[in-house]
Amino acid sequence: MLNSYQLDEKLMPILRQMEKTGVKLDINFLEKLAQKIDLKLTELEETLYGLVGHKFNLNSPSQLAKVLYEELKISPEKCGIKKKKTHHSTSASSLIKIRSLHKSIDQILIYRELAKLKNTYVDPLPKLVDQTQRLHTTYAIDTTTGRLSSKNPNLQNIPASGKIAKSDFSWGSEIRKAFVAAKGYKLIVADYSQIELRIAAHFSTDINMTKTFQEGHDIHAATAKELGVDRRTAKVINFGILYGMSAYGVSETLKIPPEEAQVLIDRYFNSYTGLAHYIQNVIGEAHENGFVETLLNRRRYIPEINSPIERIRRFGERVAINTPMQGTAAEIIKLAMLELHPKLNKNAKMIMQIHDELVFEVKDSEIDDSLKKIKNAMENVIKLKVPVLVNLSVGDNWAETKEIKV
DNA sequence: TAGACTGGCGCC
DNA sequence: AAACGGCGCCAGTCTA
Repeated sequence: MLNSYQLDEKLMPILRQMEKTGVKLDINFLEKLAQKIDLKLTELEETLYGLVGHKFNLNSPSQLAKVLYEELKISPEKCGIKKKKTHHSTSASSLIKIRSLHKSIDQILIYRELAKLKNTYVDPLPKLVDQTQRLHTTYAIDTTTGRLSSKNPNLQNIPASGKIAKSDFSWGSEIRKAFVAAKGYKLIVADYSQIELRIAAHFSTDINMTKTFQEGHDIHAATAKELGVDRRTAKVINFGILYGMSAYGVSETLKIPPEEAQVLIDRYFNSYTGLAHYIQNVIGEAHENGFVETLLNRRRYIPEINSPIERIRRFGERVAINTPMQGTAAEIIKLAMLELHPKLNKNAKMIMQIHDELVFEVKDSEIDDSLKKIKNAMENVIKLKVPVLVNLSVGDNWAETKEIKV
């Protein structure tokens, strides 16, 4: 059986091919979007200078901190806002805590969101296309877990949905509309469903979690029922588990007291005892061996795990929990890419990988055929103790695809 | 003026 | 004392 490093070797030519093919970008669309965002930003700037009483650099966290925490006399201590090295935090999660204390806060959140989109995506991306309007990233496999990374440009952090900040419009998802299929082609998006939690079930053989997946139920809904909470809360805990999150982390994310968060975590591990044992086991082995491994034996050394400094040691433990699952998920999709690539042709090309998702550009006449091939390869490339499921959708651009049952 | 650092934030 | 794993990119700020 192939090990993780051999897998990477075989993947290289496929990645180079994906880079070379690239993805078509609708420049006109982005230019129009840029104009709309500009108008909005100018409007927000004027509103904000008015509300605060003077001009300042809205893009400077330190200047904003001075305005909020000194001039406007908002007390960061009372509001539970953490201190950074140079000043108190003005991060979105901090600003949300003081939302009700001044009219400017919501406007700042919207300003930040729009400035981010414009500076990171809308303005730079069109400058990077070739003569055929296609964008070419560079993939690397030099991460600590075995995931790919993407740079120049990074195609793995293109906005996917709207945001929480109460703006009147979901600007974020607009960006993906600019990622289009060539004429006569469509994009197929294929993403693994809950792959890391399925891997958790596989590694831990947890009876409860395994049963949920085998019966084809929604894991977050099942967890919600188990804990007596709503689905959103259950989802946070399920994800938190994969990252080794503490009661503090859960409480911050859910905005509930740490004591309540601890109760939820206790209840969680009482429901998923197999998972609890697995996690204890991985941490134990990491302490003993100084490393953890993925399904295909990618090894990550974790010197932090035996640190005398608790903070460092805890970090090592979170890494020990997360790396096997994140790394195994990366291996599964890489295996699928390897399996799939020879089955494709010039009318059906794999063009992007976003960790648990593959995007293909496929000629209209070959969509049905490709859908079957893709689903089959991705779902059957590995046999776990729980089913591996892939969702497929098709569309003219990356934002507007329609789910297809195959 | 270039590079490093900081705070912040987009994605999975 | 910090508190959620893995990335890359941005503007502002500091420093050589």
